[in-house]
Amino acid sequence: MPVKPGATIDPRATRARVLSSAVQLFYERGVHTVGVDEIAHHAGASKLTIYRNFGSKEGLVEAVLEYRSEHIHRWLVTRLEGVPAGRERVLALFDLLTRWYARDGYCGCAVVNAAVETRHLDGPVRQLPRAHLTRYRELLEELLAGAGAGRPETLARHLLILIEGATTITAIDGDPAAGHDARAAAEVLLDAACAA
Amino acid sequence: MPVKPGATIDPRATRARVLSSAVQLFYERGVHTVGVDEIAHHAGASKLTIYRNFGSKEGLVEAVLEYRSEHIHRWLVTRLEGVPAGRERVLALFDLLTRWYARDGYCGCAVVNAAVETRHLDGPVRQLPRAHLTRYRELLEELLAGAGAGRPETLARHLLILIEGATTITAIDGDPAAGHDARAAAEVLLDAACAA
DNA sequence: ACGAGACGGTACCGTACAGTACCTTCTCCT
DNA sequence: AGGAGAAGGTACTGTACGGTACCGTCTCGT
Repeated sequence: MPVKPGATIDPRATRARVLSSAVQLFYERGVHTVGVDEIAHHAGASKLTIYRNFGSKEGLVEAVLEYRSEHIHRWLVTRLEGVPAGRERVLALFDLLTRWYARDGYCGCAVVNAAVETRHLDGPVRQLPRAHLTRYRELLEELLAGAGAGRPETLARHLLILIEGATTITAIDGDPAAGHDARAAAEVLLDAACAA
Repeated sequence: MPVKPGATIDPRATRARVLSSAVQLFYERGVHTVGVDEIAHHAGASKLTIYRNFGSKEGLVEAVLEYRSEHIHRWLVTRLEGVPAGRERVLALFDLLTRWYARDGYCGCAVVNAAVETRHLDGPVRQLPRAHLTRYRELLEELLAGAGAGRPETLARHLLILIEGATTITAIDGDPAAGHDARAAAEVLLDAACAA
């Protein structure tokens, strides 16, 4: 059964299937411990299809990071739209993160993990995480400007440190308490920035 | 030349040489991308010596993590002894970290990196990083109790989040600014805890 | 209806890895 | 003096990986 008997051929769907499998497997077990064969098998695709679509394993990793970074950002923005702008919206971000930490199978941020797993300094696998952090900081800055905090770009950097710290710590000790801690610390920083 | 011509045989020195090479190579390039052969060659040892001393590659990784965790902890304690106890000593910790971030070849905390690289949930490669964080938190708690901060165990968790966040962010974007940011945020949290 | 393109399956290549076996040489301790 | 132990060198096994080649089959546009 070469092509998959009853389904219409759709290059974009095939690509998406491979990408989705790669996202899941890379996240669960790491970029270096998952082989292309396994991704192909998991996606019900052939290796050749992967190489036709992504060029190389590194190309696939790159696509996964792009996808995840975009997905996370859109997820946050969408969810925060339902919360009144201001201080409340900033704290809602931390609540979202805390809920994420409690999800089954949580093991950190895929983008950051991939950066840590790949020491190689050049290449998109290192540049994309940098861009990811930058975009994250810009989102925080917007939220903080909406909350009327003083020096929003400084506070944004501080809050991002809290976020990444809680993300990493929760991934290591498995206890989502760090989410609540990060939120509490963020409140203190917010209070100080609004009082000044 | 089987044993190394002019040197006295010292099992502990050989073990230390292997361990030192493993520490360096694992840190530079990651646990999964460095092979046992390369470590043996770098240490001027044979693979068999490695397996005699550490049992397996995982055993070597475990020994490396233990060594690094211990080393980091002792380094911090020793350096902080020279600083007067209290608020100043807490902030001195952040100064030490900032200096560490600026060091050439810095790419995060070896213990945390290994935990991130190894998703496998059981095994010492995951337990040791957990213990590492716990010990870190206890150290912070001591420092904070010495500074007369209210709720030192809560504040210790908050400061650890800042530390790990700055450690990760610096490893990704290469800019040691996160160290200064973490220190500034810690000051705010300290002020709030001492005022309360 | 027919060719082009997308696709899966299988097999393959070269390399690299973790781990083991065997032998030789050196240094200690008794 | 001589054995025990520590060590390095070489070679090996089995496996797994990234990547490629080839073939047969399916669907779609024209």
